[in-house]
Amino acid sequence: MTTIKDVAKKAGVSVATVSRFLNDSGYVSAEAAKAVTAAVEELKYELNPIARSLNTKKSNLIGLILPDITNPFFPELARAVEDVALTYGYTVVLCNSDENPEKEKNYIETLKKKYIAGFIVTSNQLDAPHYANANVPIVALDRAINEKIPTVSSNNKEGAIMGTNALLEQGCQNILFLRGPAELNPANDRYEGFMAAIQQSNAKYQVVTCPFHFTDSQKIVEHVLKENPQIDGIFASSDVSAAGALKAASLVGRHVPNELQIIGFDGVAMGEMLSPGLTTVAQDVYKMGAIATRVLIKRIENEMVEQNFYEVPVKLIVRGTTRSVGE
Amino acid sequence: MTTIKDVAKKAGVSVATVSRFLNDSGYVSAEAAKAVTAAVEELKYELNPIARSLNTKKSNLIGLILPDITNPFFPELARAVEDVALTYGYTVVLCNSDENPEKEKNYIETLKKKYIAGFIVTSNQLDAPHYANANVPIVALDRAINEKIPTVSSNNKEGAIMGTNALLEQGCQNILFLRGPAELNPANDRYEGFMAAIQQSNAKYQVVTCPFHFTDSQKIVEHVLKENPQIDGIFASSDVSAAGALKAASLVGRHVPNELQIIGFDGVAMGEMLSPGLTTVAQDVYKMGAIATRVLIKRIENEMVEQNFYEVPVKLIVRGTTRSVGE
DNA sequence: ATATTATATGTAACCGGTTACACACTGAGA
DNA sequence: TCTCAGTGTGTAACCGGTTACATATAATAT
Repeated sequence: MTTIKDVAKKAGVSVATVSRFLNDSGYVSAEAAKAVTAAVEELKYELNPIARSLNTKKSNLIGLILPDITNPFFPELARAVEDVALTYGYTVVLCNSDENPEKEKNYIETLKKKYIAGFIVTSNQLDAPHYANANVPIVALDRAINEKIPTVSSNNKEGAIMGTNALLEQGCQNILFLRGPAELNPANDRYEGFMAAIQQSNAKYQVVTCPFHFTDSQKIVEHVLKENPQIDGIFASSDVSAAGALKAASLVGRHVPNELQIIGFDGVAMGEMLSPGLTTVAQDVYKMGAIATRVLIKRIENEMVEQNFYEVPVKLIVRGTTRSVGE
Repeated sequence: MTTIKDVAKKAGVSVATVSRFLNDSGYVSAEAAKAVTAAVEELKYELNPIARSLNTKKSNLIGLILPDITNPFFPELARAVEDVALTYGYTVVLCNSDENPEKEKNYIETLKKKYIAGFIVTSNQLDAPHYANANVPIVALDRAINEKIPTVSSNNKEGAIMGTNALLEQGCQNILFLRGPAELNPANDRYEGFMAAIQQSNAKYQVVTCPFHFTDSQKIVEHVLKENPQIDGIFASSDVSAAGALKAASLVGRHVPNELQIIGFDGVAMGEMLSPGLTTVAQDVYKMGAIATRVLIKRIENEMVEQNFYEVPVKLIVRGTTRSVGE
């Protein structure tokens, strides 16, 4: 392995000069620069990031903390984070937290010892002290951590209004809203959006809380549908729930979209594969991840960030579970 | 930050003794051990992994190189890798390669500079020199790299035989096999399995190559189904293709499973959400990831590994796209 | 009694960089 | 001519550990 000393020797300068040149810090004459460039080239020298980290106390590692990569929402996010990180020369460490504060804390501690550059976090531990005191750049994704921490999320309320109106416009008179867990900010925003839109209308509605889990959703909806045959539209706060609702509809024997229309929320790939294809309010997850990463890197590199809150617009994707367009 | 020097001073010993005690290397007397333990405790000392890495030239980072975390096969794998890594004190770096040798190579180089402990790799660049010459422990996942590199994969051939026989037993007489890309080892093994089983029978069959991509598969199957109304069974080499086939069937108006039975391969979560639920030959992806990680860590820690090839059994999950059991 | 081995510890070099500090030179302004 | 700011460079300390080597003592073998 060639070291900075080898380069210095070859270039006929001191290691300090080489370092200064490489980091573009301090004064370096044109000749010295040329000599060093040549030596680096010739020796194929590559700086050792570990040695550097040891005294700068910085690395180019970014920690991505999310509940569970297995949840269909996150892979695309992770992908975006990694893509952007790569272009800026950062590397992504994957951390599944299971929403467990202990695990989160543990990861933060462990990675801080490695001089991690920053974190992108999706968590409910909004104001857990391990974030407030982390003393390292953080960007929150999807769910706000606290006001001081920049946050990137979808325009959930807007999206819910959009979805509700789509159902209304297609003639639904009796809508079931599948509300997500109350601990989740995005779920609450979606609920607010639904309420805002539905109350503008004359339609009847009911709200049922429903975890973002396929089988559970299916069972809940199956039950509700049996009790309430008059329901002609379902707006689910997640695609997984919507998929459960769709299955429930088929089990209960209600034709989608003729007798019952369904709209999901998220826009995961699976929606397309269902029959009929799932109409959904799609989040631009990739974009969220990309923005979050860029903001984080700006923070890391001490550039000014203009704002502290980024809302990524959602988009209605119309497929077969609503009537507007057949498939 | 408290350093090893602080601990040494507090314990009244030299840094060498502290280091020896902490690493359980060399001789340390009982008294010294006690003093150091107390000092560590009192100062809440935690060893700096970067400083250590600098001279051991080792870290506790594991690189996970896979084509695309967005592909539904990989999140569970990543999850398993991370879970196991965590219990052994390792941290996972996520690398999406897009099957691009340049990217793979680049990641390997970059991470080697960080003294990465080892890699878990899913790649087709079977014997690319950057693996052979990586000079760092590697375990291959799903697809073999070369004989010297331990490999963990599913029992693909066995699984394909199992799936084919299931179709046969349910009375299929004319089976369409959706073969995966020829560059992929697992796809070839599945093809072999299918051929072995089908040739034992009197059933007619045809084979069509089909990428692991939903819309493409759907279109291909739609076309084939129109041309060949006699097809009464489809065995897809992947669940995504099977989902495409299922959708194609519904578009072409063939009832599943009455007129046409479908079996997929992989066992991704999405299969359950389809209507009818997808019968599939499920891989135990989590287990594959877990085994791979354990094997890698053994290699890293210079323990003997018994074998160089691990086959994880697959399992037939019967749902609604085959007749055996309704839903 | 002496040689040998196992146990125990400290000193200092080293891993591969960054950077504070000292020093030298140049040219402009007083 | 003297001063001073700006430019350029090297020496050596430092980041926080590990480890080769030297040294010392106790226990065992011969």
